[in-house]
Amino acid sequence: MQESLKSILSEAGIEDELIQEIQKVGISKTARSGELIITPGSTSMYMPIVLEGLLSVVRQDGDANEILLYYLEGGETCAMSLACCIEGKRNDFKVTAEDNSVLWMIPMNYMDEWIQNYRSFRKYVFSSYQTRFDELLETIDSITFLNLYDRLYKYLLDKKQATKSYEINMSHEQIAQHLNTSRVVVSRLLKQLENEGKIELERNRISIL
Amino acid sequence: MQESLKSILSEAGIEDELIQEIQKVGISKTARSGELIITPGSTSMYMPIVLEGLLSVVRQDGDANEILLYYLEGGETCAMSLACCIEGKRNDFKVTAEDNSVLWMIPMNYMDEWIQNYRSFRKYVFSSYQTRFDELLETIDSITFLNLYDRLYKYLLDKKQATKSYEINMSHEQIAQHLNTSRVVVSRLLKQLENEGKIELERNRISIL
DNA sequence: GATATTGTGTAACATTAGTTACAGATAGAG
DNA sequence: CTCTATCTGTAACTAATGTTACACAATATC
Repeated sequence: MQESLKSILSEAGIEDELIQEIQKVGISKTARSGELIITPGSTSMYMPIVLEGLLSVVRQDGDANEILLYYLEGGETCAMSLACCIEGKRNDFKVTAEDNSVLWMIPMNYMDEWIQNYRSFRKYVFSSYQTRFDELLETIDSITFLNLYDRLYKYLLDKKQATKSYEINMSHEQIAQHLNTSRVVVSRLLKQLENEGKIELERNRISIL
Repeated sequence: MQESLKSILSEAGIEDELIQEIQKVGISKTARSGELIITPGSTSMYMPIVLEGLLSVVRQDGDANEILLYYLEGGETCAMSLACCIEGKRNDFKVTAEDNSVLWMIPMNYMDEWIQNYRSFRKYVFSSYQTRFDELLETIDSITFLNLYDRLYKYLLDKKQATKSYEINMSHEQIAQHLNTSRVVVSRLLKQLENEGKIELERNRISIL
């Protein structure tokens, strides 16, 4: 675990001195697939870095409606937590483990100091921000410019990419929630995708062809 | 003009020394209402700070469809340009003057140095990022969770807020483009808003009541 | 194995949003 | 003032998405 943290940070260009500090003050956290990691309304004291697994970041309105914003894969971090914490604002999204995952939780109070002192860390944080920004824009593109059929297919392809597996183990209901639509609509469109030879459907499993 | 730059930056907590440098290396730029400031596909060499007026930041797909992401008001800056430039990526959005506006254009090559040397500037840039981030999320909320009627009404209220005027001088066609829908649909819903006593319609003008 | 729970397929219908077509109003150019 | 551009209103229709209802299949629980 310490190993994957080290290789991730050093890949990001962070010097050994800071890596050691991050190892010293952070704590590891494991999350089982499906586990809720950050709940809306909370004010997290930690910035999580994904060491292994996959997290989803989901936006909610006040009325149980949801939409997937993006995934966090190995090496990535939740820039929102950071901003949230620096400005002392409450989270208004939820983060869930999509697979069994391992995180490195860094206490927020070190952030400011490291950003100030380490150019490499600054760059890492900036770059994280930018990646998230780009992904939000892509999400907006999908919602705005695609019809639901294309959005759903893109969703499946994105998930395939994120999990590096052509098999997706989710119910139609779960997919519907990520796309903010209803189960019936998802079933209908999935069936259409199957009829067109793009996927194969089983209970709790979709195979991308 | 130098005056408003100075007061904006000093309000943002930036020290006189840096303000003077920003004044020295930047150039002022005026834009008439409706003028295109950043075109998609370009790689800007400048980060614009809005001194006066109002800019709109619009996302486009490859097919002439558009959607408004957010406005930039006095004192705000286009964090995307910054990221765009640091990472040498091309813009994939367009920025337009919504009113007659005055900008201060800072050459990108100073950015890195200032971010490194001035904590206040770092904070300014971070805070800009965060504000944009929040506004993107709000945009996603509107698109995802609101029907078009509510989205349109929110659009009008936001524009009222941004321009500090209860009169909006736009054609239905222009509004339709910002919302990625058609003129006919906008006319229909505006009429409904008028019938419900929320607005008043004239040619090229909408009054918020 | 019987029973309960969850997941999927599908039809019928409702609602929302998009499209086409056209008439008339308003403002600007000459 | 006349002609032209643009803007707005509205009807009629189409397409996309959401909703309700129900049958049946697969899995989990007892």
